[in-house]
Amino acid sequence: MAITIQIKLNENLYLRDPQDTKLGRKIIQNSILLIDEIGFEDFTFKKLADRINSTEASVYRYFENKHLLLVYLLCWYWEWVKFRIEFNTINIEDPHQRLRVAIETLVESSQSNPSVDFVDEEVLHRIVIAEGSKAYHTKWVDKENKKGFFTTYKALCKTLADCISAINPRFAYPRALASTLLEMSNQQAHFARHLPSLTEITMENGNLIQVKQLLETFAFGLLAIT
Amino acid sequence: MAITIQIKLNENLYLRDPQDTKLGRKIIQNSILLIDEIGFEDFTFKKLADRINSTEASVYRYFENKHLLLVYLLCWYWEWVKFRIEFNTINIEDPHQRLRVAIETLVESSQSNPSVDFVDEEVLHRIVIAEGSKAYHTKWVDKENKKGFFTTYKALCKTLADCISAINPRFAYPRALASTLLEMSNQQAHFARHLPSLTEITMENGNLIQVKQLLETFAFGLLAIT
DNA sequence: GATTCTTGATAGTAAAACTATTTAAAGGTG
DNA sequence: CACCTTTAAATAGTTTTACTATCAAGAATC
Repeated sequence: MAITIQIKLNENLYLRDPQDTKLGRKIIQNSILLIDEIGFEDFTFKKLADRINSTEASVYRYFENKHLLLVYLLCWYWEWVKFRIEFNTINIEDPHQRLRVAIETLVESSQSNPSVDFVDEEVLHRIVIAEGSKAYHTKWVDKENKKGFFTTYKALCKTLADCISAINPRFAYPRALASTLLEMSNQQAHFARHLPSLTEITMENGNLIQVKQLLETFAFGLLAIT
Repeated sequence: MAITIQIKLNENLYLRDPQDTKLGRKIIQNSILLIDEIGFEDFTFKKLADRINSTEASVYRYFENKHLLLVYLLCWYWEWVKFRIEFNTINIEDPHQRLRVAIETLVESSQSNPSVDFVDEEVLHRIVIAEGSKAYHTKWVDKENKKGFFTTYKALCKTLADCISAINPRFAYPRALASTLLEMSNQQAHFARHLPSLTEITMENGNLIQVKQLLETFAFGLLAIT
C-alpha cells in the first residue's frame, strides 16, 4: 500500500503512451541518460534503440520524432516541478514566503518522484538546463503551443506571477519577472558550467544554494520598491 | 570617400573568409534571409546553394557546417551591437546614463551598418531572437569557447557589468544581471511573439520601446536598493 | 479455437551532411 | 604571351540520419 504520483502528459506528445509499456519506459529512461551523455544534436533513435536492444522503428511507434521526445521529457520535468511547488506552498498564506518556497523548489533538482523509478530527475534536470530552450526555439512553436505543449510551463509562470502581484500589486511586469526567474534558474546554471564569466554563480560546492540566493535577490529586490 | 566600418571575426569560424569574395558575401546575405524564412533546423547548405545558383560543396569551402555558419552570424551581430554601444556611450561619464544608452542600443535592432550592404541587420536580429541560444546550447560549447567564439558576447556582458558596478558597487551580481539583461532582450521579444502569456511585452506598435522600459525597470530597480 | 488487435522486427527510401576528385579561372613570372 | 602556380568552384560520389511500409509473433477477445 502506497500513494503513487502518476504524471499524465498531453496526448499529442506521443503516438503511444510510453508509460504504459515496458519498452516505453525503457525509451524514457534511456533517452534521458543518452541525451545527457551525448547531447541532443547527436542523439538519434538508432543509437537509443541499440542501447535498449530494440529497433529504430519500435521507438518511432512511441514518438513521431526526437524533437517531440525532448518536448515530452521537458513537459514531464515542468509538470513535476509544478506539482512540487503547489505541494510545498499549500497552506502558506504569506506571498513572500510562497515565492521563497517556489524559488527553492525550482532549484531543487534532486528531489525525485518515488513512484516513478524509470526517470532519473537529477539527470533530467541537467537536460532541462542544457537543452530546455530548444522546446520553443523552433519554427513549430506556434503549432505546438496551440496543441498545449507549453500549458504547464505557462501555468507555472502564472503561479509565480500571482505571487509577485500579491507581494507588490503595483509592479508592472509580474509575468515577465516570473518567466525571467524560470529561465534564469537554468540559464545561470548553464553559464556557471560553460561560460563562467557571464555570472557570479560558481560550480563549487553545488551552485544550488547560490542560484536560489540570486533568484531571491532579483525577485525581492525588484518587488521591494514600487 | 567614406569611412567604412569593417567587421572582422574570429578566423576559426570559417574555412575561407566569406567577406573576401562575391560568393562568400552571397552566402552570408542569403543564409540570413533563408534561416529567417524557414528556421535553422530546416536550413541546409543544399537549399542555400540552390538559392544562390551555386553548389553545396562550394558553401562547404567557406563553412565547416551550418552550426558554425550560425555562430558566425551571431558573432557578427554581437560584434556590431558591441561597437554601437561603445560608440554611443563614448564620453558619457554618468554610469546611469551609460547603462540607459547601452540598453537602448541593445534593443535598437534596425540600425544598420551602411558600409556593409550584404547584411540585413533587421533580419539578422530576428535570427538572433529566434536562434541565438543555439550557439552555446550544444555539446561543443567548451571547445568553441576556448576558440574564442563567445569573446565578444562576454566582453559585452563585461561592459554592462562594469556600468552596473559603477552605479552600485554593493550589488552582488553585476555579471549575472548583465547576462540576464542581454538574454532578456531577445527572450522577451520571442515570448511576445510566440508565447505571449509569459510576458507583458506585446507585439503591437513595435515592442522595441516596451522591451527597453522592461530592461530599465529591471536594471535600475535592482540597483536602486542595495 | 479462430480472429482481431497490439507490439515488435525487418527492410527499405529520401534527404541531409559531408568528401574526394576534377575542372576552370585567375595571377604571376620568365 | 606562353607557362606555371595557386585558388576557386563544379561534379560526383559516400555515409548517416530520419522516417515508412511491410511483415511476423504473441496476447486479448469473442
